[in-house]
Amino acid sequence: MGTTQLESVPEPKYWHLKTVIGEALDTDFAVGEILPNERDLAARFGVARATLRQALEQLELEGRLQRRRGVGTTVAPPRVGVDVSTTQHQWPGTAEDNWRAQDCATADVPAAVARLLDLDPAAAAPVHTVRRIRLTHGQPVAAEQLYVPASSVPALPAIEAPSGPARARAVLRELQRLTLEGQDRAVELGSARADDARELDRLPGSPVLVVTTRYLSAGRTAAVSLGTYRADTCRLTFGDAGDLQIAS
Amino acid sequence: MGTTQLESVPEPKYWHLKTVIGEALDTDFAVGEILPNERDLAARFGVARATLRQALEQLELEGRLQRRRGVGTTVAPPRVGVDVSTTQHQWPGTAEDNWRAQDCATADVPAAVARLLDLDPAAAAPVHTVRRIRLTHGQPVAAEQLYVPASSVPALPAIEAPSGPARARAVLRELQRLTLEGQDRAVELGSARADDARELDRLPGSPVLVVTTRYLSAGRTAAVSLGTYRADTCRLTFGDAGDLQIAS
DNA sequence: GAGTGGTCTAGACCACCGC
DNA sequence: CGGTGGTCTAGACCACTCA
Repeated sequence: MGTTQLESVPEPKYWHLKTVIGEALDTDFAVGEILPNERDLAARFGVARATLRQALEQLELEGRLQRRRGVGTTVAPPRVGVDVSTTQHQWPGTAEDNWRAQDCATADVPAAVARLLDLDPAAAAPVHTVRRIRLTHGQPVAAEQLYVPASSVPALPAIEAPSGPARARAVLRELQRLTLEGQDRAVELGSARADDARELDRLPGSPVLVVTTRYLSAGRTAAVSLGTYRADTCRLTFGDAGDLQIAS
Repeated sequence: MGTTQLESVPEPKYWHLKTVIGEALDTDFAVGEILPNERDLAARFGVARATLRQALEQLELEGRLQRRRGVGTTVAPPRVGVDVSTTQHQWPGTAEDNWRAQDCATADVPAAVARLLDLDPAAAAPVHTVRRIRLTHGQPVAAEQLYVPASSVPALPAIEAPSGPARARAVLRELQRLTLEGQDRAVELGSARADDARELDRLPGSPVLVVTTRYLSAGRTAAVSLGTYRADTCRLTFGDAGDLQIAS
């Protein structure tokens, strides 16, 4: 090719493909436009479909493509900034914050979460598990599981509907009566569990950004939340970083 | 099988494999232990190697496995928490903060970064680019490219070594003389560029968490940093979240 | 039913590591 | 040098969407 570099370390085909297609996306395609199908693309580049797919997978990982089974591959819009600041010292569910309460149950608590909540592993203390979906521009971008020990919301009326959105909102309401002293937050890469994937309109195993939050009140952990954000479409922002953008 | 659920939606083999192997990791293996090689494992589970690899890839993505060409697949230690709080209002390079200044050049600035810096795209204003590596327990966990417009550090002696670690430290030193008014930060998923991959001891294209930071001083953007964190080994923490842990 | 992306196979060769 | 994971091929079938 026209490279000035000695090909002493030949880069993998899929890597080169990714670069070529990535550049084509910038110049020849508009957001939302449909690419040729994988078989055609593979033939056009003279590679096996598996190799072509490896390149597309990376581009999808970087948020540049969107692939949907039965439909096709489209050029993705820029990632949306989703604010997850810890500075605004607020309980979840306060005011209108783009979350939609889905449900509330008393499901089992993962051991790792139980440890964060300082629960006695043997006691099997009751914990409310609130399920919420975060929407941006009408699209679901995150699913959250919020764990609230019953001891954190002692005044919660037991009579209320035992489950459903109303119950979830009741738990959030009770939580907001406590004094929030701080939040600790962590972000890491994960893959979507089956239930999260369904609500985020993705396939199981899709890459997600897992946001773990610990809510502190009265010197103890009053609640723990496990947020699952679509890694392909989301950019998590802290502070007024709504216009910070990508680079990969 | 013994499932109570109708197998109306059969899960993919690799997904099932991932679950089985993941459970085996918890019970039968210790951190650092070497797994059987891929050909043996595939044969043992009665699947093609490509399918087995798909399962291993996911487990690696979740930080549970570590694979090295020529060596083998080992059980990964838990992810290390890396603090990236924005609250401690500090310039980069202040005191001992686990970063090692590598180099400083006057390389070209990506268009996206130039926009963040409010640079005139036509003017080609000079920008110092500082390269740093972040170490944790002696292991590199992040590579950073810091863009500092020359106008932000006017007093930087032009006479000093034009490149190298000393130059990098000089730029950081000058930066610290400014009043830091705030930082905006964003986190998103990316794939490692070739140079980042080399310094992080990963293959190009490995998943990384890209942390974009904008440093504000005197009402303008004084510097922009692009941090690339290993997604397999890192958990980014905000606040005292060092002991928050995984779930995926 | 036609066309898409998702899964899976059974091979092959290559790049890298450590002995 | 042998053994490891990484790349690549050329097929096949399946699950899904939409006209």
